[in-house]
Amino acid sequence: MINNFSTLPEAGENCPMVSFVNLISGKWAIPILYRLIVIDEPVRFSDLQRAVYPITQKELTRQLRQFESRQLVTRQVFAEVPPRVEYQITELGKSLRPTLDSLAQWMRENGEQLGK
Amino acid sequence: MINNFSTLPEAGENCPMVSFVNLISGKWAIPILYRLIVIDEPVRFSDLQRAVYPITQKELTRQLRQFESRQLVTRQVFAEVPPRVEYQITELGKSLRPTLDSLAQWMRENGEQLGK
DNA sequence: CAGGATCCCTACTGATACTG
DNA sequence: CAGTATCAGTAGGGATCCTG
Repeated sequence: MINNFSTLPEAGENCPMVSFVNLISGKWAIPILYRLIVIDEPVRFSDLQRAVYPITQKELTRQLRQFESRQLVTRQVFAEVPPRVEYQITELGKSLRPTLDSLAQWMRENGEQLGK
Repeated sequence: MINNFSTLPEAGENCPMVSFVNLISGKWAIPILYRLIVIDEPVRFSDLQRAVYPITQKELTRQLRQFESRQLVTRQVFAEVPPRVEYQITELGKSLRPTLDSLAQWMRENGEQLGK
């Protein structure tokens, strides 16, 4: 059969990219992960929000919860006043670094050409 | 100043990742581009839709228009009956291949650990 | 076949206000 | 400070009908 791309081994639901967008979903997912990877140390919520500007508080909270459940980020709460919560990228999360570095580099080289 | 990550050179709006998610947006963007890159030849609309299953017709159309405007994909219409329209990844689009291959490989290696 | 158009509905995203 | 609550808008999805 010719041109039956849908029967390729990794097409459709078996595509790693479809899995990716289903497991690591949301507009801000990549920018947040990349920022945590670059910082590579514990960051407070508000510091992180400023670094991923202009993300909203709600969205950052939601994404961090998602990453926590996926073992990509750790969350540590300190019993202090004022409250302090620190987020840090995990080893699993760090393993995304080469890929995300590559994506960042691609954007630096081609962002201009993409217009707008 | 300590922990002022928001003043890093590529933080916030200057982050290449924020640019990326603004220029190449939508849940299906990466799966579609990856599929077109792997196929690496002209594909008809309906073949592409089957290969990126389960994307809807509406969403595939919308994304392809976006990619066309960003010079990532070409669209060629044939004056035939029945009509034929073929989409193909551009050189600019292909330059994303190493990055997307890396992402796909990461998913193959770590998808299991991400759960669900 | 490749879409455009419509309706309808849910999920995601954002802005703002409020709380322990 | 680090959230939660609320409201509202936008994006995405499913189904159906239509046209060149």
